[in-house]
Amino acid sequence: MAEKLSEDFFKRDVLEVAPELVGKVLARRLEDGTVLRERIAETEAYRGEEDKGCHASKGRTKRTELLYGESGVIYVYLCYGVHWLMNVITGRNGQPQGVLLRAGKVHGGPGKLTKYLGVDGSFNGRRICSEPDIWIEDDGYRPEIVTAPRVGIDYAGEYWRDVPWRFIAKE
DNA sequence: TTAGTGATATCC
DNA sequence: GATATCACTAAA
Repeated sequence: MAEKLSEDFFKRDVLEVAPELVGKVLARRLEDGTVLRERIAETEAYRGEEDKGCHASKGRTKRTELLYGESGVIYVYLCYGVHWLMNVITGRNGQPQGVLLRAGKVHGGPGKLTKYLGVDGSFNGRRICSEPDIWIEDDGYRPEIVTAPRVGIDYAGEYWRDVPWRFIAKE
């Protein structure tokens, strides 16, 4: 029943992809063969150079290069030296867009999610639709979505801080 | 509320 | 080479 998401899913605008990703299942196969599954409960959209909350707004750098690259690429970012945050690149090539996977249903919180799944910097730049040990499934579940302003980007200024590009599955 | 953490970027 | 920054969490 569960279908692996294809690259086409990520080739649309981030504002279409981000809400649809909520309710999907993030799957991860560990080295010993164990498969972990975590329902995505919360995502955030980061879109374009004009979005002051987006890393790419500061210009194209080695770190943000991936945001401009191909859809379906995993962008893993180490925050505060402690937490790995996981994004998936969306949209047309050349357009810096990405969806931040903020939380799973069980393990709420960006840092916790990646810690549970064992995701770290070695996943940066890999493709989520053609990897044997990490992928996203659609099992038909469609939660009700609520939107909210993004968090953790107070530096982005009033307008971008308040844009409701955070998507949460309603309980 | 505050401390801790380390890769990246931006200055010398 | 040296700082400053940061899409967070845990502890208090």
